[in-house]
Amino acid sequence: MYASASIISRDLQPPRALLAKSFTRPRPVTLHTPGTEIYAQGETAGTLYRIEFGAVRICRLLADGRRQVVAFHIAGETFGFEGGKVRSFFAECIVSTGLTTVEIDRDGRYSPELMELALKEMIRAQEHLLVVGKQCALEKLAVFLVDLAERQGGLGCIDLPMTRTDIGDYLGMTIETVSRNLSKLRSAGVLRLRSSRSIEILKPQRLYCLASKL
Amino acid sequence: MYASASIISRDLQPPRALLAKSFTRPRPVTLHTPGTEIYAQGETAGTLYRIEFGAVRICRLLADGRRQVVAFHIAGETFGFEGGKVRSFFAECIVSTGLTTVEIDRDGRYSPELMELALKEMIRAQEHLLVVGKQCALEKLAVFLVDLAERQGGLGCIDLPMTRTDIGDYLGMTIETVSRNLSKLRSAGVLRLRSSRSIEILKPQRLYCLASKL
DNA sequence: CGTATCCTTGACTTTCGTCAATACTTGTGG
DNA sequence: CCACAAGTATTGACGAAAGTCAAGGATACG
Repeated sequence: MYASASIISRDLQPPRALLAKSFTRPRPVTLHTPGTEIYAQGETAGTLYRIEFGAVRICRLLADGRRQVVAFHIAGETFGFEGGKVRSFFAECIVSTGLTTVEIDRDGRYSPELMELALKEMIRAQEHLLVVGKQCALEKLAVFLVDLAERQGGLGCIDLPMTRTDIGDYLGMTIETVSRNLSKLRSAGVLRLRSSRSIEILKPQRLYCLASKL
Repeated sequence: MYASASIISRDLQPPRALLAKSFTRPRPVTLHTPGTEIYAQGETAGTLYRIEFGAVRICRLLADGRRQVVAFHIAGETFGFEGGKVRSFFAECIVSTGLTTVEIDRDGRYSPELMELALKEMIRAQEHLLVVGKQCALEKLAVFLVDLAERQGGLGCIDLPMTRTDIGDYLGMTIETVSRNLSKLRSAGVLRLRSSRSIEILKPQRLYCLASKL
């Protein structure tokens, strides 16, 4: 099990370069251990966060006890936009994560750059809708992997900071279905699982074809 | 069948009060016949629209030919927000619809009110995600009906401007599943179908319970 | 080295999609 | 006014896909 959320892990080792970079910024990097809550549902909204390193999930608990993950965010991305005065969703760290807060104008107007980010977030939510709306689990998974690969720099190797449960709650399927379809892609020679959290893409074309993003 | 989209129907009869109200506004109401395109995918974004009467669907065509409806908008609502310079989605009228355009600041900054509307739209997209992510078709349908009822003023009678196909593409299911589950609700005595486009809610509690919004 | 968590795989069941037939609605033209 | 046609909606039978339940393996941590 991970270290308890209430204890700041002593052996936390964020990349040196990122820490050094953060010292030149006006705002300090706050460290969060895996599983830590960044903000809660119902809390007062307003603060925006930028991820220096690590990964975050944005979720919501449904009445029936199920959990919907509405977004994953990785290093370099900004999150925390909300439509009302209070948070509709809660944010948690998936792995050891470093965060900085982002300045918002006090006069109630977002800067054009922040406005752009907020609207990009809306588009991302709507794109996500297209994926979850798809009927085939294999396609959903392919889109998820391609998206993650592109956000990580289009490498042939994808790092999955999240668990199968997270992926399932994100794509609207069970962890068994996630696992089964990863195995299907593996036995088709499309990808190789270096470990359960590290995927090497062997046939990008096949994966892109399955994802068929539009 | 409805009148062809290229012909402005002469017998269009928008509510008198709304037309009268529109005369006091600086911007004129434009009339659109059912099925008319308001803007297209790939078009330059920027213009926002307010619905004076009627209903609109926001959609996107997927690579496999399927269509995802990402939102319905009814009278009083504003739509047209986009994250980039071009439209990612297209908008069409569902029924005879009257639209006015909404002013945006020229200096590149949205007013606080518009910012609020844009973020509300983002939340709406994420709420929609929660619904589409649900596994059970009956629950999805219940949430859809409750949402529509609330937006129409919480009446015991819901007006459905859209077809079963629209509903299916919105909830990520086939028209047969939509129809079957409406029948299921009918035979359970939860609702009554006055016509295929007009639903009377007989047991709101049961419907709310199924929807179990959170 | 033992325990807890995470992941994978198999057997079975349920739900939903597909195909197809039929009924209802609405508009058009004789 | 009635008949026909096109679009829309409902219902049934069947099969495929995903969920559920359960067991066992892999991995990380103390």
